[in-house]
Amino acid sequence: MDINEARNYIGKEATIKGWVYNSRSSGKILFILLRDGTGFMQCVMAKNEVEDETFARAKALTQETSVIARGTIREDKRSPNGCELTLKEIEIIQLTRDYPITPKDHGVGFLMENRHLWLRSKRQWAILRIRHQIERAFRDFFDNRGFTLVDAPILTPNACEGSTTLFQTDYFGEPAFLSQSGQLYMEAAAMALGKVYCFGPTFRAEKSKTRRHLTEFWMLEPEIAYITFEENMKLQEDMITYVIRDVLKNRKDELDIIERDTSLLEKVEPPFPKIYYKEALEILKKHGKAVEWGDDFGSEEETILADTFNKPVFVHHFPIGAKAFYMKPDPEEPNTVLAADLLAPEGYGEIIGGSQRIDDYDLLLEKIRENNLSEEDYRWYLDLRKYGSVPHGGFGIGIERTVAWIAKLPHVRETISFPRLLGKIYP
RNA sequence: UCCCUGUUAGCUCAAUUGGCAGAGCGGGUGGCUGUUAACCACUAGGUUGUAGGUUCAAGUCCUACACAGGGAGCCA
Repeated sequence: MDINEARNYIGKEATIKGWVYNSRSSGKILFILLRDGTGFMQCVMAKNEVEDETFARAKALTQETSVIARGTIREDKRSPNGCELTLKEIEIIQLTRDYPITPKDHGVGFLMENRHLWLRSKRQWAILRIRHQIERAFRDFFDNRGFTLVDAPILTPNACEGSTTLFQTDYFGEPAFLSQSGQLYMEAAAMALGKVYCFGPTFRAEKSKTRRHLTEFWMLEPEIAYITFEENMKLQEDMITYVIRDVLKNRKDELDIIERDTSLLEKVEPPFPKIYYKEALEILKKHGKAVEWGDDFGSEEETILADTFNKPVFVHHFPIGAKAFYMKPDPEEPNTVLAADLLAPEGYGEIIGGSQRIDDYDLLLEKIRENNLSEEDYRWYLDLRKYGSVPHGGFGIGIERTVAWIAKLPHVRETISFPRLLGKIYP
C-alpha cells in the first residue's frame, strides 16, 4: 500500500514499505512516523498487543531505518492525517546509525552538504512534488494546445545570445559550449512544426551569487510561427493561470506542509497588467529610483514594479540595446523592441522573457554584425529568414524561479534536487 | 568579481570588561498506554576553522589564509 492511498484501506490489513521518519515512546505504547515516498503516516504499537520481542525491536528503531511495517489501517482523530496504522509486525531492512539530519534546526551550509539526505525531509519532499506538478502542468498546457515538444541540443557550437558567460567543453578537439538557451533551435523547429517548445537544462557560467541564480537551471521555451506580440503575451497569461490553478488543485497538501499562504495565488487570472517600459520608469521614479531610459532593472526595481500590482505584470517595449540582438524593433516606436518580461509578485522578479523575433534577413544580418557575432556561425539562423520567413515569437520561462514563487521559497536552491551554484558541485 | 557577517561537541547555538568550555537536539542507559520537532532523569561527547602575533592569561584582541552565509552586478 502507498501511504497516499491509506484512506481506501480503512479497516483493512496493509503493508507499508518505507523508512522511519521519527518515533516517540511512552513506555507501553510506541508512535512511529513512517514515510514511503508517497506520504507520511503515524504507526502505533501497543505493548500488550504484540510479542515482547517485536515491541523491543520497534522501540529500538532509529531515524531513517528502512522497514516493512504490517498492520491494520484505522481512522483516528488523534493521528496527524486522520488515520494511522496499528502495527502487528515491523521488519527491519537496515538499521540506520547516526543519521546526520536530526529533528531540530540545521544551517543551510550543513543541509546543502547533505542534500542527498535532506531530500528525505518533509519540506523538501513537498517542494519536489510541487515542482513535478508544475512541470507536468506546463507540459499538459502546451500538449493540449497542439504544441510539439522538440528537444534542443545541449552541446552547442556558439553562444545563443552572445552576452553571458558559457561553460566550455572539448568537442573532439573543437571548443563547444553548454547551451544557455534552446530558443534559436526552436525558431528552426517552429518553421517545421508550427507550434513547438523545448524543456531542458540550461547553463550559465556567470559568477552570480544570489537567491535567484543557479549555474544549471531548467527552462521551458515555446516558439510559435505566425504569432503576434499580443498573442504571445496572452499565451503566457493563459499558461501561468493554468499552472497556478493546477498546482492549487493537485498539490494542496504539499502547499500546506510548506505553509504557503495561497491567497495571492488564487487571485492570479487574466488579464495581467501590461505596462510600457517608459511607464515602468515613471513608477520607479515615483519611488525615488534614479533610473534612466536604457537602464535595465535590478532586483529591487523589479520588486517595486511587481508590488505595485500584486499580480504578475508584463513590462514591454524595452529600449533597443537593453535586450538581445534577435528581438524585433516595433515599427511604430523604432527605438524599442517587441519584448516583454513577466515579473512575478511577492519579490520573485523576472520569470519570463519573451519577444517577437526579427524575421527580415537584412535586418538580422545587420544586428549580427553590430553585435560582432560571427556571420558564419549564424548562417543557419539567417537561412530561416531566407526560405519562407514568417512573423514569429516565443518566450522562455525559468522553472526554478516559477517554483520558488509558487512555493514562496527564500532561495531557488531548494527548488531543484541537486542545485548547481557558484563554485559548488557537491553532492 | 566586489561589499558585509560568521566559523566553539555529530548538528543548532551560548560563554559579561581578555580570567574555570556550557545548553538543547542527536547517541547511550532507565522511566512513562495517545504522542504530535513528545516528555522526565542520568550519561558519554571539545586541539574553540588553519597558521602566526600581542598578553601573566586569548573562544574573546591583531594579521594572513581557508571555508560558510547574506547582499550587489548579470540574468531566467
